Amino acid sequence: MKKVTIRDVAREAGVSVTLVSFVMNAKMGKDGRLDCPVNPNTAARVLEVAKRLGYRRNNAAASLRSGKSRSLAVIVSDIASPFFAEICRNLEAIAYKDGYTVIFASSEESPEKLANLIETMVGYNVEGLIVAPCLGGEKALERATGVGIPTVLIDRDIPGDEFGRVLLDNYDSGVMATKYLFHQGFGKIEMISYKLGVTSLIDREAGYSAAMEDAGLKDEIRLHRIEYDADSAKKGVIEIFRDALKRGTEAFILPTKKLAMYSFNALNVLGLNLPKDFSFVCFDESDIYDLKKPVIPHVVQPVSEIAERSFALLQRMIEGNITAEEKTVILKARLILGGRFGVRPTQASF
Amino acid sequence: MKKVTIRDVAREAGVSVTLVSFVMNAKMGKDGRLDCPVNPNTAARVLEVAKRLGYRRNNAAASLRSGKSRSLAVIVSDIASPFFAEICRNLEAIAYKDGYTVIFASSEESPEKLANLIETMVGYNVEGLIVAPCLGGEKALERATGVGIPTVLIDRDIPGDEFGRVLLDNYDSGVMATKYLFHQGFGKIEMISYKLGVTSLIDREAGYSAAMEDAGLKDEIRLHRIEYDADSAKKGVIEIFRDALKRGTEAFILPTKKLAMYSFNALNVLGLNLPKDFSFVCFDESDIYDLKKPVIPHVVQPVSEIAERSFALLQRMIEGNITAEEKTVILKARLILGGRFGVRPTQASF
DNA sequence: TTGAAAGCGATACCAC
DNA sequence: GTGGTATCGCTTTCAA
Repeated sequence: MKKVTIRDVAREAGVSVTLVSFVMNAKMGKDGRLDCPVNPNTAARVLEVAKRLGYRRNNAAASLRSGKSRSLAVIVSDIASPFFAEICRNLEAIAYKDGYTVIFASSEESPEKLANLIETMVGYNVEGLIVAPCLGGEKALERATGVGIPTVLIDRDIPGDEFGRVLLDNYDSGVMATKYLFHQGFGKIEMISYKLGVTSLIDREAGYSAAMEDAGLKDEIRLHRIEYDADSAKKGVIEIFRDALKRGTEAFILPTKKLAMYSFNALNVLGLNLPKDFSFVCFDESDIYDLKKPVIPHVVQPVSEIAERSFALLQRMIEGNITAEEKTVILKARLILGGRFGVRPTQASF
Repeated sequence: MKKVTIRDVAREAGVSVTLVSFVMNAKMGKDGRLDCPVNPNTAARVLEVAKRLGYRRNNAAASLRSGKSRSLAVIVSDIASPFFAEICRNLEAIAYKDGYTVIFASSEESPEKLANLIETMVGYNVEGLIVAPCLGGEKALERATGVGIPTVLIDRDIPGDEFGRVLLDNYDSGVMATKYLFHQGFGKIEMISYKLGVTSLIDREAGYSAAMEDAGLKDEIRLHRIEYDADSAKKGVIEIFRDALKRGTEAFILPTKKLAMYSFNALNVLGLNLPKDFSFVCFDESDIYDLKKPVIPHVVQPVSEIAERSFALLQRMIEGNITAEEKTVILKARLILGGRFGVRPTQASF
């Protein structure tokens, strides 16, 4: 319950608060000694006293005075999604190593909440923002860049020169999924997607279409766009599968986890089996993909890379030395395959 | 980039900083009016000016002066686990409504990291801590209570009078799983657990055993304890299932998600099917449970209740008016069943 | 190398 | 209802 301040340490060590401040903020030089304009002996004494008294810096005071906070905010659209949770975990670990504290928050897909959260974060003097924007979050984000807080977008894009970006090459992921199925000897490949015009989905669709066309299978392109709401979607997929049996479809690409779940449901309803009736390439991660060996091929986002790159990018933006081109990072997705006969699932490129 | 302070607002509105401070901190009364000792007209003017100027409170300054931060820290042992992620989401939402900012962090099951994180949080002046402790985290937590920060434990227990607790009634969840299987007409029920002595598992085991004994099935109790590492565990479950077929086992209780995953794997390896060869009651949540209709019965922790209760408890601890008994909350788990014929999965009590 | 002193922006206390 | 002002703990000149 006691509060040990910098003055207590200074008094006890018989030096000024300035010295204590210097010592407490000194970083280790390469030679393992503190690099600050303080006599090493004095420094050692200060350190000893600080430790003995149990001194801890009051971040609020430091932040108030310096205007810096050594903290970042990460705002995702849904922290309960495994994808975002994993990103948060990685970001936290990376930032922590660099002495940053990370504040996480979730906008729950609400633009109002995003705006509020950003207000809060601004009030916290965060030095930077990493945001997976929800739909309609443009205005809220302008607020952040408006007050000069460097901001990196992940997962979803929003126009604006100020933003840094770490995004997935969704087009390529669509191509990759399709090409993999070619390699398996399939040509009658279809994709099930949503009607809503999210850019990530549109790009995946384009990748599929382009790959089909390149392979001379333009006439086999079948892109189903179903309703987003769960009940319609469920029924829609069942309907598609029923028809697909008649026309001899060999494989489906399911460009989101939810679409994959609806598809598994449809298989059950229709009494179909996976390698026998259709082949799937799914997206994201699910226990179900790993249920059988070999695992169901699925395209995943390179989570740790997203975390690393977005933190590195943000740091450079905070420092201020970065060109416009460097502010956009496009990462390739990975296709997870394998796992039969004791071989662990692995990645592949197509 | 401009910085609008409370003084700017005061000057522009022609009032003192004190008034502005009052207005900015006023809460809405039930009558929809601000409850503060300020003339409503003045207050309205201040509000208008603040908005026009784009004023935002500097939390660092407020926190420094008041010693309060209106922020909480939530430290889980693994933020990438869906269970914790969901808890974080809920906590964030609840705390947000009460004007608290929540800082999340993940100790990654490392006591050292937990200690560091707690230091950081203390430096942040957080008013309270909600922690899912990792193994060996006792000392780190003492640090928090040592400096007088109210702390609520969730998920795992650690001895100590100072802590608040919101825990699951694991014994009851074991009983519930077993009784449900009785209702299905099964008597030859077994449980697969780990050798490691985690209290939550031990309690679930005890619940199972007690329920069996109460039902006069003491001789049918079969509690398998396998190794924790993935390879041994996988093999262990396969072995158990193979033998179980011979002795006519009807059902298994799988008291963690991982154990359930190993079990599904074993079914695949042995070519077994779920309603035909065995019945399962699983724990936690997985896409696989929802794959078939009716869903595979599974016991879940009441996530939103854990979040609500732990926040409420923490608040009372912060205010300081709470008795020792009220500091421990034990919640009942829920059994999720159903979903056949268009009926959505639901809860049940046994 | 060291120290004195001026704030950072908000709140809390006291006076009016 | 309203206003003046002394802090909170730290960083940061600037001088010594």
